[in-house]
Amino acid sequence: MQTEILSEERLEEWAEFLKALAHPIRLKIISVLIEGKQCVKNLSELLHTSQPNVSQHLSILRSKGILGCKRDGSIVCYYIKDERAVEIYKILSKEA
Amino acid sequence: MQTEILSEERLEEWAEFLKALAHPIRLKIISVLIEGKQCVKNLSELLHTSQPNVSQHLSILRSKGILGCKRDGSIVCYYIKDERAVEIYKILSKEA
DNA sequence: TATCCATATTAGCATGATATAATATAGGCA
DNA sequence: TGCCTATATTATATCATGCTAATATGGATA
Repeated sequence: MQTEILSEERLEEWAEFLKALAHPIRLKIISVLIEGKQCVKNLSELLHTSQPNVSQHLSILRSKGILGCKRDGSIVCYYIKDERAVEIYKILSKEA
Repeated sequence: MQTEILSEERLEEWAEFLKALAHPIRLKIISVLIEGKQCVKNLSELLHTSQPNVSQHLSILRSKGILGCKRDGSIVCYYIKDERAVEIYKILSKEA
């Protein structure tokens, strides 16, 4: 018998990870970033959402390690850091 | 150019699906049911959680089509209906 | 320094999710 | 029918989440 391979902390962590992805805007951010890195302003336009709102969602994804970002002058580019996000996105988009 | 393959409804649906999975207890339910179907009482014991609480979580998963159930006398057995849940669970458990 | 553009942060409010406790339904059996 | 076990539902209190509006930070350039 496996002595708790499935620890409570592990489950919590996975739930947090999924919760971070479980929002329409954040899923769309993933779908955009799969195509390549983007700055906040572009994301804001592509998502038809206000800049502060996008920043908040980006912050949530970044805090979970799903996204990374790199400052270039006054522009900040976001990219996907955790490939599990891509895998999950592909599972979702697979079926029709 | 793809004319909105990524519709808003689609994103909403995916988010709802992930949200249903994004809870430690519900993830553990998935992990148990991957091994085979189980009745509510067993799940309640395996998860160290009250019966009403388990029923509520099962209800959430069932309402999203992730689980199915079959009544046999007074016992109700739950099983995984949407294989995407298994795929996602495996992605999560893959690393370390 | 003053100003502009890009991004981040905060407060406030409205809404949604969660656990517990209590109660209801429903099947099996004496 | 009456009782027991298994499961579901409801109400409530609490806590988390999401959006908007306002404000702050920070780099670039004149």
